[in-house]
Amino acid sequence: MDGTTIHGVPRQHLAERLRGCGIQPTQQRLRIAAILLATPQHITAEQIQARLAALGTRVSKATVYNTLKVFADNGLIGRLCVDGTRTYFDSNTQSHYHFHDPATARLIDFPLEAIEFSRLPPLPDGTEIAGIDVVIRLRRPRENP
Amino acid sequence: MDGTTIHGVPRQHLAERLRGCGIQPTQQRLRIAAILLATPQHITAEQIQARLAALGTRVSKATVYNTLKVFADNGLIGRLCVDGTRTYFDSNTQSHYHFHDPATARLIDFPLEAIEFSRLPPLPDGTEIAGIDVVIRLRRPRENP
DNA sequence: TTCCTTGCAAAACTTTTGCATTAAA
DNA sequence: TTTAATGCAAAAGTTTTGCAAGGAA
Repeated sequence: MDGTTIHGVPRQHLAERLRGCGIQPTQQRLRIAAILLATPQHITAEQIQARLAALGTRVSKATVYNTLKVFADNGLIGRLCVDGTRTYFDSNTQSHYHFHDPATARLIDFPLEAIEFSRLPPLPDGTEIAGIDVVIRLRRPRENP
Repeated sequence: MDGTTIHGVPRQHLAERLRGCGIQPTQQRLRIAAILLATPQHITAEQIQARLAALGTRVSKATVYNTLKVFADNGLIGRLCVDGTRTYFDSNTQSHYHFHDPATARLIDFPLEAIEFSRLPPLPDGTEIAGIDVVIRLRRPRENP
């Protein structure tokens, strides 16, 4: 950490992104953001803390959780829930959909344009669409038994 | 409870449905199934236990959780996860999709036919579609400010 | 009898909170 | 200097588990 980059990402760039979402940049937040935003990924709070530790940084559990909550509430990252036990945070900020492979417990992004709806249901009165989540659940067929 | 109906539902009918899913019918399981299958609904383990209690039946927390797990794992009911804190069980066994209204924290079913896909993404190698989950997230626009 | 289910309490796990300390504006 | 974020431990909440006892086949 040389003061100008964090985990290889320019500090200024990260700080601007946080400020752009109304999030005050701090050391811990920048470090967590650097991990998240390095690449599109789905990651849990615990995994974030483990990566911080692997990089030689200790951030308290409470701060990791609270920071991810702040990030998600302010739209810097997305929140996903697949198996009900853990929350996954999604650093891909562009709208997209997911494959879910239960065999590997992995989520795979695919782009918005890969799906086209030719019909949508009438909405309940007084509501509009905030977004559509699509998860295509995959299965691995046994090879011709 | 007169031995032929449970919460107004014929015991034979319930027992057959459980057996049809490979689930051994027991008193507690039949009582839980009677609540679930009385009407299409989204319900948590805790709510199930509360309804059992309201009907004068005590079933242990562990049994409620384990029974719902058995039901879901064997396809008698569905499992839903919306907010990451609790698991909802879906007694509507027919394929369908959901509206989610964050304002009321409520899930609303809508039928399969209400959505039509005119394009779907290519699948990862060696996989096929097990199912597609769609959640239309709703929003309540402020009335012309 | 033999196997499976139930109940209880306790454990395991994820997430949140209270509060004193520290960093940021 | 004033406000906001951090860390720790402990609390809160949901779900699972170990084990003795009870019910089903």
